[in-house]
Amino acid sequence: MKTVSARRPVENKPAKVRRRDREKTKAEILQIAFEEFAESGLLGANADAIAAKAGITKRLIFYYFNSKEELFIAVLEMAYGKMRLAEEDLHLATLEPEAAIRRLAEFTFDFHQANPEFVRLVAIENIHRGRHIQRSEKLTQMTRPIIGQIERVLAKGKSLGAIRPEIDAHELHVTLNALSIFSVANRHTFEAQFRWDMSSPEAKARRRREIAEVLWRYVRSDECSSAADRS
Amino acid sequence: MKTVSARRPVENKPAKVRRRDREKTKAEILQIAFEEFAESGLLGANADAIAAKAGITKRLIFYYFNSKEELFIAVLEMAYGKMRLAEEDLHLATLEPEAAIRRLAEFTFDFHQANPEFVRLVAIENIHRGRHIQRSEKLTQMTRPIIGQIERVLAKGKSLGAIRPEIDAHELHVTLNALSIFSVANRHTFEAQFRWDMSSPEAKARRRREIAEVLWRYVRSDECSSAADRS
DNA sequence: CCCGTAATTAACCCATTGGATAATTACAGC
DNA sequence: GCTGTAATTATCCAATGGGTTAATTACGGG
Repeated sequence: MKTVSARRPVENKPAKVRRRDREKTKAEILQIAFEEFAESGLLGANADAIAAKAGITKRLIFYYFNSKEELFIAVLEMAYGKMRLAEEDLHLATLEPEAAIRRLAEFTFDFHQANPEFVRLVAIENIHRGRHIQRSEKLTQMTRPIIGQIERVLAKGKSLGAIRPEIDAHELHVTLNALSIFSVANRHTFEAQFRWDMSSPEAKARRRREIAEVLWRYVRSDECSSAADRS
Repeated sequence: MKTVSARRPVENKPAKVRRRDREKTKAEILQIAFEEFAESGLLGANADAIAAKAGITKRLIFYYFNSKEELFIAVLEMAYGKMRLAEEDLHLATLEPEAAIRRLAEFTFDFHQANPEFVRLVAIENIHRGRHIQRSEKLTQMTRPIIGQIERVLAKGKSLGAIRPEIDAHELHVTLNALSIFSVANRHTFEAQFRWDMSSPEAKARRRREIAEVLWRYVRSDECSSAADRS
């Protein structure tokens, strides 16, 4: 006895269903949502727009992800997951201390430059006080192994006397991320204030060198070590 | 002959008007709007809420500032203006190079820590790709004299041989701001990822020292200069 | 071939919210 | 005191946009 009144869709077009693949559909929604959230923020992103760009119905978004916020969390999880994957390709163990530190700096810088949407997403999540990242079990449990890599580099460098013993892996990681993320995240207000280009290839290259330099000079031990040739 | 129909407000309460001070009212709106925008972003901030908190009618907001976006621009102008004022209190000229650099670092750090709403506002404006700061004549013309101060410190330091000649004032400023802003702006995602406190007085004090250290080691000349006593 | 279930669609709902219209009130200058 | 004007209020409007209801369609297993 559910009965009767049920709304009838228009009866002319049978509306062919495009495909029938749960995982693929979810992945597509996630990708488009990632772009939308990174572009417009949590509030600015529009479910209708996401649906349109993904070529599906809005209802489908809520079918797979129950709400906008849960979709946002899923997007965060995906984005952070990708970063972690990238970090695994960093093999710092084999390098000498200075080379390892510079490589770490350049890798981080390159990653942020190549993934400005990711940086934007992180900024947006911070505007929301990290409320979603906290709610995500995946993300709170996903301890980032990058710290382990840094610790190993530091340990080696310290034992060789090339790196100051008081350097802390966490502090180093914060320092590097601050320098690297800033070039992407605060580009616009900085460029507006100083009419100073941060986006051209030359400016980026210079900044890249500068960050590696800052980092190395920060960690190296005081005994006037090799400044290496930075052409 | 506009005539007749005009909507009549309810006729029981004469609705006493609170005050009649253009500048004061505008200033109050600006202050509340600053808080709201910093808290909730451009889209999240609510005109009704601003009006309620300011104890006025929403219409008044649009009377003084024509639209939400213009209000946001006015808020940005005010916020940046305050920062510039604060920067003027920095007297670096009298200090020796190392002291000047450390003082600059600590001042910047303290300012951002003391004004997280400002940092949030800047982050929000960057999410909007600096579109408002660009539109504001006040802000695009407001060249920040802080660069001048930094240049003078560097010049003095270079002539004394204490600071490397290749250090650039702009790059230094970017570096310092990156380090300083990050501690406020990206606090939440970082804390969530590493379960690592960045908010306690101890953590802040440590970070403050660290940043000064990074900056000084970055600019000082290579001849193993005094590491000074950082107790 | 049939049928249950899961994927997908169409259409609707309604709270929120920038912004607008127009009345009202205070206040300064004559 | 009168009056023009600026400050302020009450009320309304239309669009936007999350989220929902229910119909429809594909598809795999018996």
